[in-house]
Amino acid sequence: MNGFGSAFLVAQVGAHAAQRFTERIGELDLTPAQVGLLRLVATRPGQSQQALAKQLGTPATRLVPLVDGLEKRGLIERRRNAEDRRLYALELTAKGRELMVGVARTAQAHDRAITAALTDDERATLHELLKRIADEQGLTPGVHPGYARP
Amino acid sequence: MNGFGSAFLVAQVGAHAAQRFTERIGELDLTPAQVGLLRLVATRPGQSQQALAKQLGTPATRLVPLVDGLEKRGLIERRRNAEDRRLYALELTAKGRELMVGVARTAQAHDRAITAALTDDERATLHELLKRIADEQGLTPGVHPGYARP
DNA sequence: TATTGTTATACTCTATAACTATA
DNA sequence: TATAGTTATAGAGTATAACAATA
Repeated sequence: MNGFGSAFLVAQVGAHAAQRFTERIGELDLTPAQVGLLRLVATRPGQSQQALAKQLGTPATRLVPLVDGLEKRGLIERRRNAEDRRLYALELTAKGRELMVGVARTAQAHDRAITAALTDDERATLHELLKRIADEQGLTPGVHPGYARP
Repeated sequence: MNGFGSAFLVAQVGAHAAQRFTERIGELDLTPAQVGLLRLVATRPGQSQQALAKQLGTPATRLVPLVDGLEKRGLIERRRNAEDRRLYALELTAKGRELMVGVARTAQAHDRAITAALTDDERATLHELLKRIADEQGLTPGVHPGYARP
């Protein structure tokens, strides 16, 4: 064994990045799972909780407390679907959309911090290589497999 | 938002790689945490549990059941330190060393599978860029921050 | 009868702190 | 008294399955 393989390195750096992101986003009083949900509702509003759960690859029961918390803080809204009243249609509130600006800013700062060791060219190269791996491995853009923990 | 930043991509691909590794290593009836400990004991034998816990960044209490399991399977050995009998000195058994060969094979296959989308040159580039990030971020070689879960 | 959302229960896992033994 | 290892306890978090409302 020379050192550690690329797969281990990706996992190591990835876990570190996730940890740091958790800290940063915690300053906005959010968890990564909440950010993931907010991001999904922001880009594709009006979906039911079941649909969202499927896209996130998480059991539907976990969305309930997640949505509860965001709703209580006035970031997200449960609208009843008039056509099928079993379904909710989740939407961001104005306050929620406002918060997403801060989330985007945080994500950008996080990105720069993690890749601080690289030049712009190298950053682009890294991004491209990782994107190729992600595609080949069948990963859904924007969905973190380790959504699990709060 | 154009797409997703490199930091997110690393975290996403990293979590996926960790997940796949967990599955693979499960075929040897091992968890990632066990592999991490075995690897550490293999490279630096004779250390106490406290010392190992410190290097893994985990509370010492978590090492107890971890070592218990490996000891029961005859992979690891708790030797009493003659000079200070409070301390154990952890060593791999012959069976443990044998198993590590299989672990190394598994890790290599895993590595190739994860980076299947890349050429050899690209693989090397990815490895170098990630290594630079890992060093700059102060990560300890071979230690996974997300050691947590079994 | 099937489906959406919710609740309840059981289970896993972790960590804090108390305990034993050696020093 | 201080440290290594262990055990016990309590807490957080998840998921499986039962439940209510609507279709």
